Amino acid sequence: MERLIRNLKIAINPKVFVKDPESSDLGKRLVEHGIGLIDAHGFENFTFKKLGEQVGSNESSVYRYFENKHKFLLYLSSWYWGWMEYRLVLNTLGIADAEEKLSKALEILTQPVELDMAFEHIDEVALNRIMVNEHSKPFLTKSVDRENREGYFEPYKRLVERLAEMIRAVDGDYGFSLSLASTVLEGSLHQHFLDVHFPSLTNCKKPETITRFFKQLVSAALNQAS
Amino acid sequence: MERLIRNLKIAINPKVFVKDPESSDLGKRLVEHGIGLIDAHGFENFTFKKLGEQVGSNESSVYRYFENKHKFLLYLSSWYWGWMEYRLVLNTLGIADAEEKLSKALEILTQPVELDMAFEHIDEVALNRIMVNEHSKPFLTKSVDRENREGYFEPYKRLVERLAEMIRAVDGDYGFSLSLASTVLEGSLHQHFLDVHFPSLTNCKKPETITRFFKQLVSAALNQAS
DNA sequence: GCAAATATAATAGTGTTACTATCATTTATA
DNA sequence: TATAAATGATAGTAACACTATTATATTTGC
Repeated sequence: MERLIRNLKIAINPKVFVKDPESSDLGKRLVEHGIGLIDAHGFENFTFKKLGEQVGSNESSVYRYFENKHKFLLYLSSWYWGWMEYRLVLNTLGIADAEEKLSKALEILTQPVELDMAFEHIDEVALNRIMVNEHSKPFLTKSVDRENREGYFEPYKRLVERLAEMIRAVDGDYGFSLSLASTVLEGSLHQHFLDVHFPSLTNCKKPETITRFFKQLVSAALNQAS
Repeated sequence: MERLIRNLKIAINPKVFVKDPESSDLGKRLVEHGIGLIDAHGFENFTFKKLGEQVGSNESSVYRYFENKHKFLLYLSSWYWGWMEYRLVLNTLGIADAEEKLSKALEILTQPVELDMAFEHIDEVALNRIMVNEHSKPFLTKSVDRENREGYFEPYKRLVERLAEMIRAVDGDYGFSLSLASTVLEGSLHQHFLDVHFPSLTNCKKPETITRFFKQLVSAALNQAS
C-alpha cells in the first residue's frame, strides 16, 4: 500500500502550468512553500517575488513554472479537487448500497481534511484552509468563461457530477441533483469559513456538525421528493 | 407612497466611507458609475482613476469619498444587503402564517432582482449582477475579522438572522436555522452564478427554478426535522 | 571526461496600480 | 464680499506583475 501510494500523482491540466512543478525538486518546493505563504498571509499578499525568496531562489525562476499567481491558484485548486475526487472514489468504491454510499461521500466531502502522507510536498490541511479562505477566487474573475472553455475547472466539475450521480442513485426522481451537489460542495466550504470568521451565522460549532447538517439536508430533500 | 418612498435611504455604517456619497451630487454619481464600471469590466479591472474619469473628475476626488476600492465594494455590498432586508421586511410584514411568510421570504431572497425606482442613482439589477459575480470578495480577505469587528458586515448578518428567525417560526425544533439561512443566501448567489457560467453544474436553467429548488429544500429540511 | 544542452540564478527595466501630498480653482455660506 | 468648503489638476512614491537579458550551475549524451 505504502509503495503503491507513493507512485500516485494527481493529474493536472498542463495548461495551468508552464513547466510541471512535479517534474523537479524546485517545482515541488515552489508548490510546498506557495501553500505555506498563501495559508499564512492570504492570496492577496502572496507574490512570486516572495515565493522565489522563500525557496532560496528568485522571481524569474517562479515564472518558469507558472504564468502568474492566478494560474498558481488554479493549480492548487485543481490539485485539491482532484485529490478530493481520488479520496471520494477510494472510500466509496466498495459500497454497494446507494444510501450508504452517498452518506460516506458526504462525510468525505464535508469533514475537515487530514494530512495525506501519500503526497510528501503537499500539506493538505493547509491547502484545505486555503480552499476555505479563498475558495471562490479561482472562478470569480472576468476570464472565468474562457478559462472554463480551456478546461481549468474540470476537476471541480467532475466532482460535482460524481456527487450528483450518487444523489440520483438514491432517488432517480429528484430533479435537482446537480444543484444540490453544487450547493453541498460550495456550502460546505462556506460553513467552514463561517465557523472560523462568522460563528454567529452558523449552528455548526464543531466541524462534525457541518457534516451532520448536510447529511440531514440531503436526506430530507431526497425523502420528500420521492 | 411615491413621496414616502422617495425619502427612503438605506443606512450604511459610516466607517465604510470617508464622506457619505449620498450627501452630494458627485458622491451619487460615483456610486452610480462605480456600479456601471464594475458590472461592465469586473471588480479586478475597476480603478479609482477610471471611476474619476468616468464622472468627469479625477482620482483624487474619489479618494475624498472612499478610502480604497475594497471599501467601495463594502459600501455596495452593505447597500445591497440593506436593501434586501428592506424588501424582505416590506413584503413579509403583513403575513401572519409562518410558513407562508417563510415562503415569501425565500422568493424575495432568491428570485432575480427588479429595478427599484425608489433609489434613483442605483441600478439594482446591475448591483445584483455584481453581487452574483463578486459576492465573496467583500469577506474573503485577510482583514475579514477586523472588518467584522468594525461592523462592516452587519447588514448581511442581520439578514441571515432574520431568515433564521422565520425558519424557527416554522419549526422551533430545527437545530440548524442559522446554517440553513446562510446556506440559502450564499447558495442562491452561487446558483445564479452557475446558471450563467457553469450551466452543467445546476438544474436551474430558469431563475424561477432556483427559487423552487430552495423552497423545496427548506421545506424538506423542516418537515423532516420536526 | 568533455561538450552541448538545459535548468537555474541574478539583474535590470517597463507599465500599471494604489495610493499621498500639494496647490489651484470653483462653488456654497455667513 | 470674505471665508470656508468642495472639487479639480498635477506630481510623486512604493509595490506589483511582469519581460528580457545575461551569467552560472547542473545534467545528459557521447
